[in-house]
Amino acid sequence: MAPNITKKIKEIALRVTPQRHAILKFLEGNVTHPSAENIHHKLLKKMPNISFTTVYNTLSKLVEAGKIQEVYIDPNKKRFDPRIDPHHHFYCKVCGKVFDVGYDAPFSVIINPLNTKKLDGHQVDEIQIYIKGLCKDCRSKR
Amino acid sequence: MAPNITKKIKEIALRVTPQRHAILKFLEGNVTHPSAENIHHKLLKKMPNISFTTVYNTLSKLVEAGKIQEVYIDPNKKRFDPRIDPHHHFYCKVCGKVFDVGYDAPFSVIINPLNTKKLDGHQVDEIQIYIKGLCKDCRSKR
DNA sequence: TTTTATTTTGTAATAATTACAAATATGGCA
DNA sequence: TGCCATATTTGTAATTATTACAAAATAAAA
Ligand SMILES: [Mn+2]
Ligand SMILES: [Mn+2]
Ligand SMILES: [Zn+2]
Ligand SMILES: [Zn+2]
Repeated sequence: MAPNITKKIKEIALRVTPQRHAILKFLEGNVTHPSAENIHHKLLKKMPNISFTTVYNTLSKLVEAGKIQEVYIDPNKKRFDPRIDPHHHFYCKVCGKVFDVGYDAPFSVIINPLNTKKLDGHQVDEIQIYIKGLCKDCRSKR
Repeated sequence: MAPNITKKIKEIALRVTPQRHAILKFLEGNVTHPSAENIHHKLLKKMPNISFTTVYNTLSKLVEAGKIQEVYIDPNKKRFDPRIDPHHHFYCKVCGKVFDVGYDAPFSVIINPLNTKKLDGHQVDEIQIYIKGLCKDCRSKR
């Protein structure tokens, strides 16, 4: 078991189980923004008994602890992202793929950092920019 | 029946039915971003037989025709918005209310209009900024 | 090794949305 | 105005994602 992943699990005061380890390892460096079902399906190959429920439970614990994030850009299901630094997302309406987009460049989205904590009297916790359209790959298939 | 609403239905080549009229009338000027269930529940008072399916069908036809928009900021369900001009949304994680936010002010979100059609080779159709946190009302109850 | 609390599993329940077909209503036309 | 073809509504059933639950298994502390 990779020690960095084991460490990450211990950091959030959870028991280190093969299932949790496998889920975190699968997500590490994964840029596809997989759904819970994607993750479960892939893990079944190496771990034929891992249950859907465990995948869901683990993912929500990881989200709660801030180790991964949920991305709500796909209208049909939650997608999960190991990247927790500020960035945004592009969703292809045809193939459903989700791509990362840098915070500013190359899209020139500028959020004034001075004002990001207050908005019409509301307390702002998160800002997500969701961009939808037709991805590069799907575009070239036309 | 209000003639402006009737006109809007005809514009999208649909038959004018009392159900469609009631749905559009309910949405007109509504700033609460109701869900399909909210809409159905309210309409039942005046129209005791209107079905869930009709509400869903009508809403998706209106979305398809660009007369209203779907807002995906609520992780549990679709919310509907009669405003189709560019603006963004704040979602209260406690009470679930959704508020409109102006495109630039007062939040100082600046999207460079020159670059909004291309992004890493992807074709951009929509940009939505979703802001989440604790709303004014919920904040004052703490 | 023993013990206990946590975790996993399998299954069932819930919630939102979509599919379908029979009954009904709309709008064009005689 | 009345008839008719087609679109729409309804009620119900199916689907999909997610959550709830309790018994069996396991991790980690003693
Ligand atoms: Mn991402
Ligand atoms: Mn709005
Ligand atoms: Zn695509
Ligand atoms: Zn609130």
